[in-house]
Amino acid sequence: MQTHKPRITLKDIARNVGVHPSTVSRVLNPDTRKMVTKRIADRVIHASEQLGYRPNTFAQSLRTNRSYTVGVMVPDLTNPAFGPIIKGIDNVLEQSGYSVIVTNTDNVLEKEKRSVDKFHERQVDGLIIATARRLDDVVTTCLEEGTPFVLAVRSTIEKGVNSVVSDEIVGGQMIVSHLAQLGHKKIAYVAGPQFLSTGFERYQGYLQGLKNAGLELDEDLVAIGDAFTEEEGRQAAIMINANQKPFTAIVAANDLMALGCYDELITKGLKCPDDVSVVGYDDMPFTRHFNPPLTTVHTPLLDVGMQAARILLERIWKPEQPARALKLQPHLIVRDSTGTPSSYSETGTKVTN
Amino acid sequence: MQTHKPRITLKDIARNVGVHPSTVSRVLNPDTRKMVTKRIADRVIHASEQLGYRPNTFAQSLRTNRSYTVGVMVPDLTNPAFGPIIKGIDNVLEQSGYSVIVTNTDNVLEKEKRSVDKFHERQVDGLIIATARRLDDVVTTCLEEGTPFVLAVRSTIEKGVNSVVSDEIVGGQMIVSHLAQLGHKKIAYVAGPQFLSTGFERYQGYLQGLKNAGLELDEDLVAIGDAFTEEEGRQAAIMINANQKPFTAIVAANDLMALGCYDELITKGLKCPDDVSVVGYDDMPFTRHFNPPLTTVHTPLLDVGMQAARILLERIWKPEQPARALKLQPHLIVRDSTGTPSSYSETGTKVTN
DNA sequence: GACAGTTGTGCAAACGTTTGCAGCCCATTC
DNA sequence: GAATGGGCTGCAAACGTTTGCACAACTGTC
Repeated sequence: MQTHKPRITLKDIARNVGVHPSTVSRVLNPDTRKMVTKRIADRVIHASEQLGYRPNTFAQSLRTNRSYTVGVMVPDLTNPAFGPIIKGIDNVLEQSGYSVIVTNTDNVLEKEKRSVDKFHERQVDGLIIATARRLDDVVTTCLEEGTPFVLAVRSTIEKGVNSVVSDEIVGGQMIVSHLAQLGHKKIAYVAGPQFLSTGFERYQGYLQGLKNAGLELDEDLVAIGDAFTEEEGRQAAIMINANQKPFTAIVAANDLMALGCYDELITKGLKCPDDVSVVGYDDMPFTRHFNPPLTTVHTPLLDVGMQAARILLERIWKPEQPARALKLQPHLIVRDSTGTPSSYSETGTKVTN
Repeated sequence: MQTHKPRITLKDIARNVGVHPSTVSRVLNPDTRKMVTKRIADRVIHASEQLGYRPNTFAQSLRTNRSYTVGVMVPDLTNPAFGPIIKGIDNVLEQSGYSVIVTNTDNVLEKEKRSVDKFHERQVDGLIIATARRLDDVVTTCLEEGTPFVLAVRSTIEKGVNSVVSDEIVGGQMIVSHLAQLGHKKIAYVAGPQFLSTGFERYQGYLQGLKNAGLELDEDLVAIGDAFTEEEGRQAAIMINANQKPFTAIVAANDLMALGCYDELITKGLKCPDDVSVVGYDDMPFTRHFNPPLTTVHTPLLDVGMQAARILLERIWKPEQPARALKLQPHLIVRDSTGTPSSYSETGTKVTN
């Protein structure tokens, strides 16, 4: 921001008040203000306000090695789930004087590495990573280098890293339990990428849920998508349909994939929930407006962001603390996309492809 | 990012190669590389890679007064419309080596001022402002101070500022024209805040559209919301309903408000589009999945972000260029929320409140 | 072979802070 | 009244770059 007026510095204030720049510095820094006489301090403050002093953060950072900046990596900004997360992060960090640098990695490893490199260069004080794979080079290097960071939403398999995620396994179980209670027995699963904790654990939750309900796993009713997108959800649903096995419900690994399932059901002329129940995951904004309103697992996205930011601040302050892995409790939100199983699909007679 | 290993500096490389730090600097800076012998340059590059040199951006910025950082102000990160915009911005800026600092202002002036102050402090090279009011102090100060900036989505009334917006007036007209063609004559309007260009101009477009279609404005069919939110949309719809005037269509100032209208219609037992057609604006992600799929005006959000970023880069490079006000052409996307007017509402007999 | 011109490298200052250290002054104590 | 001590302030170095300037070495020319 090339301000045309010449920047005023500590020296200017010092000259104005008639003290040494270091004194001015001490006054303007809350931690050291008590070192200087109130009388002088007041004059310094007055002068600084009058002159419109703004500290030069570069000089500060250069000297102190603290940038008051944190980096946030998200996989896909067009996924509405990440808006609330970033908002949560921004909310708590800006209160502590930190700025948030956001980058979108589009789920490509190359970009993730570039981003984290860039963050390194900019010497961010910490990182919030929402792009982690279960096995993640980027994360392990951060770990080795002692960079304060916390994983949000997605965790890795290694222990001892800060993270705040929702309890995906429990969430997955809740869904199956809900469906089983409605009477569903043939429950298909549209899985997310298994190299992501969310994809993997939600699937594990599904499996566990089947077991809990005394249901058998039918592998023909499971398809795995390569990404948490509508399109991949649709493709997965298509694959499952192609297997010609009857089912009365599909649970999708996230809301976007559930939308893809909606599409596939429509093209097959199936109604939701009359013919097939559908469940999503995330409860991203506006799921209640979908057609039909989507039964899903609510993960407190804003909270995830806020907690991640809080933990990060803790780690920045005291890097040697043991890592905290926070698991937020999800809860099921039942809307209109789930109902009692139709007689049709139980017999499979109406399958139209 | 407090890396534990001692940071390697130009001096280290210089010592390693046996040259002066300034030479190293020249090699590593693309603009000055040609000044130094290829032989030495190669050795420097090799050494820098081997040692894993990372420039200290603070020192660089302190010296050059360039931060390679831009600030982005958005009003509400939970509004899915802003995800694509930020993504577009990030895409083009990161390619030029810029980092993006995002802040969420929640539409509160206080926060906007704090943000822009913070950006000032951090000496961002430029600003992208998506929070502008039609009369906006923040914008005028930026203008006075010569800060390179560009408005995105929302413009101000003053001329000579860089901006990239969609042609709201045309968009508003398109909607009315579409409805008129379907045969609607009583078209209600749920307006957005009139202190925002989007709210104001879309409404102007509506008025113009009525005129074009030879329809009379009925003020009882217009309500103005205080924010572009679902809730405000719903309140506005309630107010219009309370006027007991018949209407066959509601056009809302954006998609969120349209959703609010959906809610109100449901509570009144009205079906869309059978009883009342509804139109939104923005075509934010997933509008096609709403119930019913929402007819809306598509604004190329990703493009808005990308173009804004490009213009900003131009201005950063050549601050003295005349301002560019880019108007992207919107287009109407007809989905299932609009249809031919029902006989019921034309007579108003079925109004149930 | 001297000279001008070109090319490549080193020197040192500067960017604006922060902070350990030294020293001053004043108050307190014996 | 001298010695001790504590509270304030100034001094100067340091953080890691960039860049105008000076200067050395070399090229080519007459």
